[in-house]
Order: sequence, then C-alpha cells, then structure tokens
Amino acid sequence: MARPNQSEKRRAALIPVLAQAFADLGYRRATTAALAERCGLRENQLYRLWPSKKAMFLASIDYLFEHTASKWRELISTDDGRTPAERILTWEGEHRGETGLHRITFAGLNEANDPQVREALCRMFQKFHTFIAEQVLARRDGANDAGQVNEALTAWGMIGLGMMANITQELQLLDLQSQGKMVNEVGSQMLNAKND
Amino acid sequence: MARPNQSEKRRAALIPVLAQAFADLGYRRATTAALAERCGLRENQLYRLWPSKKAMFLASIDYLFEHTASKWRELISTDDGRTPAERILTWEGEHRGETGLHRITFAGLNEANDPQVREALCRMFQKFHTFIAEQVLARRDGANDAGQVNEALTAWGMIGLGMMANITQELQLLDLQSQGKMVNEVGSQMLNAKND
DNA sequence: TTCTTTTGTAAGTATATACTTACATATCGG
DNA sequence: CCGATATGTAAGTATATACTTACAAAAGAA
Repeated sequence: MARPNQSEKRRAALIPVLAQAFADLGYRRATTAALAERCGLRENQLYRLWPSKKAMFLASIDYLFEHTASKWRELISTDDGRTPAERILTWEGEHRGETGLHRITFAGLNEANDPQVREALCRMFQKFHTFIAEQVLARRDGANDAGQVNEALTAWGMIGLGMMANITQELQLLDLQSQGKMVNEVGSQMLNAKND
Repeated sequence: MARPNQSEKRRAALIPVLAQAFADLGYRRATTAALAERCGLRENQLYRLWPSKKAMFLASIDYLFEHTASKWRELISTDDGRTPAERILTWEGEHRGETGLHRITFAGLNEANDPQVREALCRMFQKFHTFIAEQVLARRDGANDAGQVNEALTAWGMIGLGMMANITQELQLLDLQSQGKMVNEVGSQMLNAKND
C-alpha cells in the first residue's frame, strides 16, 4: 500500500464549489470544463472523484439542505426571547437568496425527468418539510390551536413562501425591505392565525 | 403578389405545442429537432416562423400566462355564491399542475441568466401578481380589514402557495387530496386572517 | 397560364460538451 | 530506496444540437 486516498476529503472540500457553480450556471450551462476550472482541477480529476456530472449534481442537492439546515440549527440554538420559528423567519426574510444556492432547486426541478434527480429533490423537500413542521409545532405549543391549519400543511405553505422569496430575489421583483416584510408578515400569519 | 402569408396564424396554432414541449422537456432537452417533430414540421420550417429557439421559448412564457389567465377569467365570470377568489382557489387546488405547463416557469428560472428570459419571466410574474392582488382586494372588500396583511404581499404569498403546489404535484410529494387541502386551507388563511 | 411567394424535403455545418486515454510526476508505506 | 498508488497535465473522441443552405413542389393573384 502507498499514498493514502484523500478522495473523501477532497470531495467534501469541493462540493461547496460545485454547488455554487450549479447554482450560478444551472445544470446544463455548468459544463464539466467550467466545473473543473472553478475547482482548480482538470476534468478527469473531477471524474476521479465522482463517476459523472450527474453525481456531482446530486451531491450538490444534498449539500444545499445541509448548508441551510446547519444555519437554521445555529439560529435555533441561540436565544433572544423569540421562538426559533420567528428567528428563522426574520433571518430568511433578510438573507434569503443571498448565496444564490437555492437556484440548485430550480436546476433540479428542470431535470426532474431523471429519476435520480427527482429522488434527490424529494428527499430534500421532505427533509426541509420535517424540519419546518417541527418548528411550527414548537411555536404553537401551548397556544390555543383550535381551528388552526395543521402544521404539516402550514409547513408546506412556509416552504412555498420561501420559494417565492427566492424568486422575487432572483428576478428582483421586490426590494429587499418588501421581501423581508412579505416573509415576515405572511409567515407570521401562517404560524399564528386561526381559520374561520 | 402571390400566396398570402399565413405565418401569424401558424404561430398562434403552434405555440401551445411548443409550450407543452418546453414544459415536458425543459429548455435544453427541448431540442429543435424535438420541437419540430412535435409540431409536425421540419426544423427550418420552425425557423421560418421564429428567429431562434429562444424566441420560441419567450413566446411560450407569454402563452403560459394567457392560458392560465383565460381559465381564471372564466372562473371569475361564473357565479356559484362564493367569491371569485374562493372559486379560483378551489379550482387550483384540484387542477393545479394537471397540464404540466407550469414547468415552463422552472425552465425559465433556470435560464434567468439570459436578460430576455429574465424580462419575460418578470412580466409574467407581475401580471399574475396584479391579477391575484385584484382578487384578494375584491374578496376582502367590505370585510373588516384592520390588521390584515396588505393585498400586495398576500398576493405574492398566494403565488408562492401555487408554486409549492406545482412542486408537490411535480414530485408527487402529496396526494391530490392533501394538495387540494393545502391550497384551500392555507390560501383561505391568507385571504381572511388577521395578524395579532 | 404565368409569375411570385409560401411551403415541404433533405442534407449539411460548425461547435460545444460529457467523458476517456496516455503518460509523467509526486508522495506515502515498507 | 523502492514499489505502489495517487495526483497532475495534455490531448483526444464521439455525439448532440442550434441553425443553414439548396432546391423542389404547391398555390394564390394577375
């Protein structure tokens, strides 16, 4: 045996770069040449780490969730008197779309004909949903919840709100202030309000 | 002069076919060969009607709005005792994503680096927003609206909800019944509820 | 008919791009 | 040091694909 295999470490170090590339360029425009250049490597070096471009993309989808969830966990663990759900909401209203990483979702939805991409996306959305539904439930805990929309549906609504914020950011449909207001006000409404 | 030019009519007849192709395949996988075949034409015949593939796509984006808006107008003009906003909500909850045309939005967002695509998408979202904000306002008219989220922000929230329904449909994240429930319950909440 | 313009058919082109191959060099364990 | 594996460099390949060109057939107006 000689020279230990560093592939695992290199993959971990490169995934953020790949993810950003897919986010910036979309799946198709992110050519293997472009990916390699951003990584400071040659194409065949990338192919020694992942078997195909698609594999790089699937890894990027997973990374998107990890990246976001780790930020959220950080927000949850701090305490400023508000509930975690409220802190996440405010933070998302202000920082949503900053990295542009969310574009990976668009790229994925566009390639959803592919079963593996589809599956990776499903996993990602499900994980986001589980995460958010927990926060919704925690936020409402103890409060009178008679007549409220159940937390699972509410969580999907929250994700939709986030997607919309991504799009308004992407297309510059709203200024940052209005965008923050939208996420906060509509989001709070979903969290708190009762149906009639 | 001889043989009158039918281009305009042919374009009108073919746009639905093109739009469906872009929706089914995404922008990149919708090759000019595939587009031509679906239209029952040769590639160069398509190029006699539109100057480029991009032009065909831009036309498809416009078509998506027209197609949806015309359905909504139909729903508005009927009367079953409920408000137009409620009718649209129910209909969308039940039929959302049926045609798959919404995928054009995903395809567009993925090509949003291109200024013309970006502009077409902006126009489309703005038009949807204007349309929906009107309905929200009409629905609330006369009702006590103290403390309500303003209709512009609410309208963005509704679009986000619609996008989410598109995605749950696309990825089969929810069964049809839950999807309908989500659109209806969360949507009604946005329409009616008051903030605290 | 005849002239003109549209429509149909077939083939071609130039380029981009996912993935490969061949080989030189560096680095670790023994 | 030596042998083996990982890493770096360079070039190549097969294919797909947006768009073009050349020409034949059809159809309306005069």
